[in-house]
Amino acid sequence: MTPDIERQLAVFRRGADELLVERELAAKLARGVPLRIKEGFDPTRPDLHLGHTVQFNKLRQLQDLGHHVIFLIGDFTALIGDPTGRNVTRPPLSPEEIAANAQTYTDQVFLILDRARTEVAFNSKWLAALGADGMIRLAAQHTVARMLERDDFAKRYAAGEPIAIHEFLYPLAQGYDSVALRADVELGGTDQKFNLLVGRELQRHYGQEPQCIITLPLLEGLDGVNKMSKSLDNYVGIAEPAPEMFGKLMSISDVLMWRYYELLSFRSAAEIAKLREECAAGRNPREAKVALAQEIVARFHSPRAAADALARFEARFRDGALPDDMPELALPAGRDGLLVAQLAKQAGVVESTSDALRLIKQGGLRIDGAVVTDKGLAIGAGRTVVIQAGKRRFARVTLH
RNA sequence: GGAGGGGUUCCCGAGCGGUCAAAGGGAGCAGACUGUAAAUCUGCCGGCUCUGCCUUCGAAGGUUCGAAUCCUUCCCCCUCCA
Repeated sequence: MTPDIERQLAVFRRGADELLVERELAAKLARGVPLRIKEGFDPTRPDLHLGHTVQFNKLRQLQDLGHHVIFLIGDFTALIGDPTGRNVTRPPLSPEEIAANAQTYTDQVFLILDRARTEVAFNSKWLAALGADGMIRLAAQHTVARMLERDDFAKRYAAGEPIAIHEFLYPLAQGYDSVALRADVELGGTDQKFNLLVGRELQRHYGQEPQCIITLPLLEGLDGVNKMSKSLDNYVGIAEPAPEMFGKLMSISDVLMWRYYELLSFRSAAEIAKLREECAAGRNPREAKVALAQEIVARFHSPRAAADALARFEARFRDGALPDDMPELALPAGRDGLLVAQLAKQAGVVESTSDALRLIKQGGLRIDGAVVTDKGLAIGAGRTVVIQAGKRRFARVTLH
């Protein structure tokens, strides 16, 4: 094996959970032709989050080695809905939603990938063309028993949870993408391993050399338990405003912070290890968290925006200052003024009057910085007040 | 086609005629504390014109003074047999 291939393999391996099959990959690399590297994303959600970027970062590294990256939009597979990691069947999306989501995907992914060196493909091109007969022929390539080997299918089946037939089509469709694209390598999250392996098998059936597969660890969401996903609302979107992004990253637990360092930071492993030791030796982990949040915000916005977000964060949460921008609105006060609970609800800082009343009982509602203790308090016409629910929800309201 | 089991509040899950807006856990929210929107502790956690009223336990009817709990029909899910 030449030193160059060794060097490339090291890049492929770095941070990966699994690389299968390394010998095959070495052989592919030895041909000296850029490899066709594919990863598919279903446009089921309009925004990408940091979890996706673990994958993008890897694609970018491989792109930088000179390989050909195919960013596949699963506009057809989105109609099926990947059952991976789900305990319920996913509702299908309308074609309009899919088209809109696909657009945001391509807009956002190029914050990391090199646009000039990335091929964007849509799998409806060949999957829709397959037709019902083609789909049946494809389905004939795999057995139910093999399908049920897949971990989440097996679990759902064992637990007596429903599995719809069309969910079996998902791995087949994804695998067929590899055939259509003649992929040499496919990337995915660890939860994708089964699907990626189906791709290998199908390629064999269609007389192609099987792709190599790389699985990357899944990034935990802000809760530190579930994988990051929009539907669980534990995500950091890469298009989020800098202060929001910064704040969310500051809210992760100290333990989770190290996981994020590992999967999201561009710092070297040695650097991260050093930081970790320092914290173990007594350095305030908050500093490490700030550094991480700064690095990530700077990547998707700018260093300036990152510094700004930090300044705002400290002003708000350390010094208790009001946010620079908050919703402003005008509300009718009525003859006897507007009761605070009503005010809070109409200003949108709480979800219901019941919620506002609870908050008052707990000392979490403030008018102009003063804790509201009397739920009978009413604000009269002509006044402008800042209403605050908890630490994070504010509105400036003018009564008329 | 037959037999059985099940659908409960955001999620999981108890309840099986009144004491049920419904145990417990998770998530979420608030307060305290702090090193931060970490950790920990405490409280809250359907809605409203809030010491009371209204709506909710797959859907629609019914029995009853009273139903998440009983009956009927329907929809959906699972298991076993064919």
